[in-house]
Amino acid sequence: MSTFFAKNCLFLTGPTASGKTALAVALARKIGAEILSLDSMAVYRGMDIGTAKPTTTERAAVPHHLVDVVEPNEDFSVAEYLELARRTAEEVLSRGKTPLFVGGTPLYMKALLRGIFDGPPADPALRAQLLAEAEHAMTRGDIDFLHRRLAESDPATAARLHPNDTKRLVRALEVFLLTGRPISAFQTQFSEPHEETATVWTLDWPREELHRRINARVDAMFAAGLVTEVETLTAKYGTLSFTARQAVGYREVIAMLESRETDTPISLAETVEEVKAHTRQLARRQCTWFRSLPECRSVTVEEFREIHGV
RNA sequence: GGCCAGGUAGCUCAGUAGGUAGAGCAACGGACUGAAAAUCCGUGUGUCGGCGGUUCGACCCCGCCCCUGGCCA
Repeated sequence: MSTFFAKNCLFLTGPTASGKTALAVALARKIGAEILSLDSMAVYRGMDIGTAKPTTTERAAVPHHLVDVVEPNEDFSVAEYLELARRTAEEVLSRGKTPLFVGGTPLYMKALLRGIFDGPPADPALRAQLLAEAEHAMTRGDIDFLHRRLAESDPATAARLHPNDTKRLVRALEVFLLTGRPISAFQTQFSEPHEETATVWTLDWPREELHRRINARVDAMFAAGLVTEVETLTAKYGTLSFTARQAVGYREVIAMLESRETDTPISLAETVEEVKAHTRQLARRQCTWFRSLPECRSVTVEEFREIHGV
């Protein structure tokens, strides 16, 4: 999948609650750019409060893309995102506007910058079968069944993955079983030499301050009706899709609501604290990505404003 | 004021015939190619409430004091 278009795009990222959205709108207005959301959870319709989507005012001020593109009971993936993003960016460019990617999903960003391999999509039935086999092996005390099995067909990938890394082991086996070729033969995009064609402006905060912002924002989300939003979504869709229900804020509230049917109900206060902790952990993992990507250029909000005159 | 229980990591708590202590959660670092706000790996960060005493050695035993909760006045 070509990522040629990325060199004509702008990128603004940073950990959750770092203030990306407001800056992006200001910059887009100034230079006449259109915003493409770079966010794995803002794609779901109706999941508004917990994903901190841009407000209607912000969306009216600047065209926003890649927000509300799938139903929350549908699955989504990085490959689908990349395809949508490529198409949308090319449309924006063809109108003579600049695509401005804004968001905090580093894997999606890396896929935009380097591409991902063109392989078979997820096969839920096959995954379920592999997991069932692994679970059965576990009952015999065989704790690294998947890892040994992968080592037979793809020793290179097996050597790279930890025996407990079930998700990646399953994916690697899935690709081998569906194509007859090891996933290591496909996954070359990230290690190939590449031109650093894009600058990724990366908002940086002292960790302690970022934690204060995260805690305050989570409180604000609950005050704005996050619990009601989840109740409305589950009433409308039943259960959310596997990918949508993983979103921080949603999975904890879902667990709280489900626990009311049990004899160990989870309190609202506990739920709020869990959401805060999980959001802080998300921010830390995002920062790990930014440190590892050479395209990322760390700036404070003030520096970004000064550099771009916004 | 008296009696009882307790005071150990940021939080909740465990623990030691007396040999300077460990779990969960949090925190911190790393990995990451079709689940990625997911998942996985790694790291203990501590005047063991305070001051004295006994002891080669005290978080543990003794005394006094401080704090918290409960019961009785």
